[in-house]
Parts: sequence; structure tokens; C-alpha cells
Amino acid sequence: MESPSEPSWDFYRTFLAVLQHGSLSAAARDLGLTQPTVGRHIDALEKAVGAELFTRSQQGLLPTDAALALKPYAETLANTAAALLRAASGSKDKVSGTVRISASEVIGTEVLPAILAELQAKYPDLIVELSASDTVEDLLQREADIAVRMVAPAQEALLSRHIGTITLGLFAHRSYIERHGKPETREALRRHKLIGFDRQTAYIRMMRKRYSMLDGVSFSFRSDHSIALHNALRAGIGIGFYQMPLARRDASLVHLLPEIELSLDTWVVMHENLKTSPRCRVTFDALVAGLLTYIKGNNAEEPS
Amino acid sequence: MESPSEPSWDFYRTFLAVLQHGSLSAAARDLGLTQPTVGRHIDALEKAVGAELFTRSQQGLLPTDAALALKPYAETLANTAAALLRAASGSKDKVSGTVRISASEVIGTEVLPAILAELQAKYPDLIVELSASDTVEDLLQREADIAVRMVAPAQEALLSRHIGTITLGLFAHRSYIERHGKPETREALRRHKLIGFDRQTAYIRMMRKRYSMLDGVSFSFRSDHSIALHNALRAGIGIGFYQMPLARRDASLVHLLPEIELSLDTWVVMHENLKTSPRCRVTFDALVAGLLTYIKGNNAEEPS
DNA sequence: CAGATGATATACGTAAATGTATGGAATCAC
DNA sequence: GTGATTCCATACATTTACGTATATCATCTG
Repeated sequence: MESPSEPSWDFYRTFLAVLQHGSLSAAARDLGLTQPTVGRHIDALEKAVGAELFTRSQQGLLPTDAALALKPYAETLANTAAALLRAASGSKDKVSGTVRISASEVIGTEVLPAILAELQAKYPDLIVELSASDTVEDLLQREADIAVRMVAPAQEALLSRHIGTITLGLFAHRSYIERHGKPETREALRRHKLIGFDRQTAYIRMMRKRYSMLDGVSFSFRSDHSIALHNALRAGIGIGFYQMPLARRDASLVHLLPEIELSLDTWVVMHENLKTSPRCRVTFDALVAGLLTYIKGNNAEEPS
Repeated sequence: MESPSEPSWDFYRTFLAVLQHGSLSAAARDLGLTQPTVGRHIDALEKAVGAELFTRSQQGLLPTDAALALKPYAETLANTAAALLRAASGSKDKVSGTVRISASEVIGTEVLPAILAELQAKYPDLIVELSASDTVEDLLQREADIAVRMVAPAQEALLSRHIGTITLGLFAHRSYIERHGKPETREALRRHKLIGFDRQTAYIRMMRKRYSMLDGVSFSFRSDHSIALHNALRAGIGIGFYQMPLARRDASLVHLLPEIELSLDTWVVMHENLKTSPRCRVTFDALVAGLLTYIKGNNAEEPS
């Protein structure tokens, strides 16, 4: 069926490693191979697809357009291979093996650890991989098994559970208020230091839409890193949005202008095929339960 | 990073072949390997994932539950690898290489060949793979590059072009009318032989919804194969739905009860990443243009 | 019931893929 | 500028993986 015989699938793995590391040697180190072997793999793949994939130089390999065009396919292969191994890990009946979770930076770093700690205490053989990033990972491409999402799951073949809305309010650290005073009106905000987003990822663009009420306001501290923003706020650099349930845990944070409120609708999503897997099922349920109790903190209003 | 080193990706290919063919020997023939090699691959993979994948017997290998659970992953790998090779085929500027098209059986067998013949006459280096099936192939999983769909494309990351609606009417072959007479009312239909669908695939389920107006009617000839239905109708077995533009080509088909009409909304869909590929671009445009002229046949009503 | 066919498993020689070692060229540090 | 580092390329040795051949068993065929 194939004309001269399909190239080895291992070549794709090597190809991706070279693409990611930028050199034969670095790729070889990562793969546990040697540099000549990696070079041979690339040679063979180039001959198989009939195109130059890299322009060789002594400080590394520069990918050609053809190589960049193939990159997403190679990434899908890697994701799928990893997902296959995850699916194979652990036994069919017991809760064991690896499950990979994707969540936003804030949720992943501030909220999930406690939930997952409890889960792992209950199931000692369960291995959790947590990807805390504001770039949405694709469940259909098996980049993760379970995701906590702030956007409604549009795709079919995904099993999703609606959690509710996480409310965000304006907060500042006590030390900031002591130094700069407390803004009592929306207009007063313009005279304060505001903390906000920098780069535009898909996730942040969605956030910005909800922030539109403050369009005129300019941020004096920007970062595309949610955690950096959180730390800046807690360090007293300025005023920014903060998840209410999180703020309730930290008495040194002051709630400002309580009438300003944003809400993030939240879902837990899993690939349908995984619902028969005990470890995924159990993790899914734990995330749903944990996030529900987390959200409960929204209802109790904090006195300023 | 990996504990003892990831298994070779080639093992997954071998694994899938064994799963599909049901024996080491058959898989070996398909892959261009030998039976001992395939056996070693399976052994190695079983050891790597730590689970039995097949129960060996002398008349073949029976997949275990674990193997079946891994099958979809292996299939995705195969699809992606094939898509990568397709993407790599041909040069960047010229229209050459392979493009894989998915369409329904009727469209794929009756309509597309003419369109694609013209396309290939224009671009002799273009290789077309046509999958004519009523099971929807997933573009996100790279099972095909371009698809002709009868459902609105919900998923993002897909570039789609709306074609319009294909109208279907009730038809019978002239020979059938001569033998059984021509039904003039909807009630009269109950005394006639009707041709319709059998099994329920996702595609057919969607069709059935549109057929609901005829729910009470029972089909006297059923098949899950659209082409078989077409041929049965043309052979004078009975009355069935037929795409109007197709019926206009065959003078021996008689249009019955013209007030009964169904419509299939039609799209041409392609993965967004492929829009820079000349061969996909050109094929996409040709399909859009060809289907638009095909649909034009709807407007001119045929005298019964 | 005998023979053909097709399946897995094992033994063994060979070819292919990998690793080791070395050379040469570019970049960086001091 | 000189030494250290990092990279790719090449030559050579070795291990690994593959194919061939064969044995054995089950099933289908006449």
C-alpha cells in the first residue's frame, strides 16, 4: 500500500525533539540516544518525506518551513503516545496510574493542591500530573485527561460538569491601603496603581471582555503571569482582581468597591472515553466536589 | 524523565496492526515485517505497559480489555502519522501530493468523481484519497483533510464554507410505476413498496429526524448502505428519497408527490492549518465550486 | 481420516541500527 | 588571543533487532 515503506514512527519522536531543543545533541540527551543516531534519524526522515527539514549549522539546526508545518502533527503524536501510556498505567479495577489535569494558573496553584492532596491521601497509588497554565490544553488531542475550564465546553465527546461561578472582586493588601489610602468611588481608582494583564492569550482575551467595565483604566503593573499578579498584589504593589474565595483566606487583603464584581463560570471537563477508567472517574469527582466547596466561599460576603 | 525509557513508537503501529488483523502473521504481512518480529514487538509493548494485551492462541490473538482500551489511542496515532505524511507530500508551492477527502456515500460516489476528475486534469500531480462513508470522519483527529458535511461544523479550528441545501424528493423508476401505478396522495404511499435506511449510524440518525414526517410508513426494503438503496430504487424495487440534482440526470426516474421534500444543508470543511497548503486550498475551492453548480440543479423543477 | 493451510513459538545467522571515538568549526569567556 | 564549550560530521566497533528456517498445534477440506 505504501510506496517504499512508511518511515519509522520513532523518527517523528526524534524529529519533534530536535524541533523542541534546536540541536541534534540536545535532542539526543533528552531522548537518551546519541547525537549520531539522532542525526541519522533526521536524515532518514528527510529522505522519506523528500524535503529538507533543517538547515544544518554548527550552532544548531534551524527548522525549515516544511519542518514547522509538520510540527503540530508531531506534537499530536507525542500527546497521544503519552496519553496511551497514561491510559495503560495502573490496573483496570484499582485506582492507580497517572492522570493528567489541566487548569488555569490561579486554580492550579492556589486551589487544586489542597484538593489533590486529599485525593492522593485516599488513593496512594494515584499519580497526578498537573498542568497549571493559562493556555487552554485540548482534551480532544489528549493533552490532558481532565480540565478545569472557564469557558463552556463546546465540543461533543466531552463529559462536563458545571460547577458554578467564581466571583472576583477588587482587592489590595493592607500595606498598600495604609500608604495610598482607600478608594471609595470608581473615579478614585484612576489615581491608584492597578495591576492587570499584559499579553493576550485566548484565556486572557476572555478575561478582558469581562473587565470591559474598566476599559479607561490603565494598569501600572502588567504581567501575563497570573501568579506574578497575585504576588504583586499581596506585596502591596497595587489594586487588582482576586478570587473571592481565595481572598477570604488572607485577612491582610482588603476588599474595595464591593459593587465591582466579575464572575468566572466554571466547568470540570473530561474525555468521554475516560469515564470507565477508575482513576479518572475518581479524580473527576474529587475535583467537582472540591471546587464546589471552594466556590461556596463566594456567598459569604466579607466585611471591609 | 521517563522511568525506564519510553517504548518505541513503532510498537504502537505494530500493536494496531495486530488489533486490526487479529493475528501476528496477518499483521506482519500488512506491515512488511515477519511474524517473529511482530511477536517481539507485542511482547516488548506488554512488558513496557505492564499488562497483557492479547491472549495467545493458535488460531490468532484475542485482545484483552486493556488492549481494547488502548485501541482509540493507537488509531489516533495512525491517523496523525498518515496526515503528517500527507502534509509533507508535495512541494510547498506547486499543487502536488496527497489530499484526503471525506464525504457521504451518495455525494462521494455520485457527485465528487466528476468534480475531482476535472481537478486532477488541471493538476496532474495531485493525488486524491476519497473516503465515501456515512460515518463522520473527524477532521480534528486528522482522519481526513477536507470533508463534505451535512451537519453544521460546531468545532472551532475548522475552516468551513456553506454551500446551500440539497433538496431530496420521492422518486421511483419508470418500470416500478408501470407495474404498481403512481401514488397521487400521501395515503396511497402506504400501499407501495418503500426503500429506506436500516442501521442507525450518527449520520443516518440525523437523516431520520428529517424523515419524521413519514414516521408511520414502514420500509419494505432496508439497507444501511446508501448505494444499495440507490441501486434498488433504480432497479425498480420501490419508492425512495433521491437527491433532486441526481434525479435530473436520469430520465427514467419519476418524481412523485412533489410536495414532499427534504433538504440537506451542506458544508465543505477543512482544518484551519491546511489553508496555507496549495493542494488543500485548491481542492477546497474546487469542491465548493463543484458542489455549488451541483446544487443549482435543485432550482429547476422537473416535470413529472 | 489424511493432507493442506495457517497459526504461534523457538533457534540461529545476518544485516541494520546504535554507540564510541575523533576531528573540525563556531561561539563564548576571560 | 587562548582555552573551554558546544555544535555537527565522519569512521569504526558492537550490540541490537530482524529475517530465515523449523517445530508444533489447531482447523478446515476433500
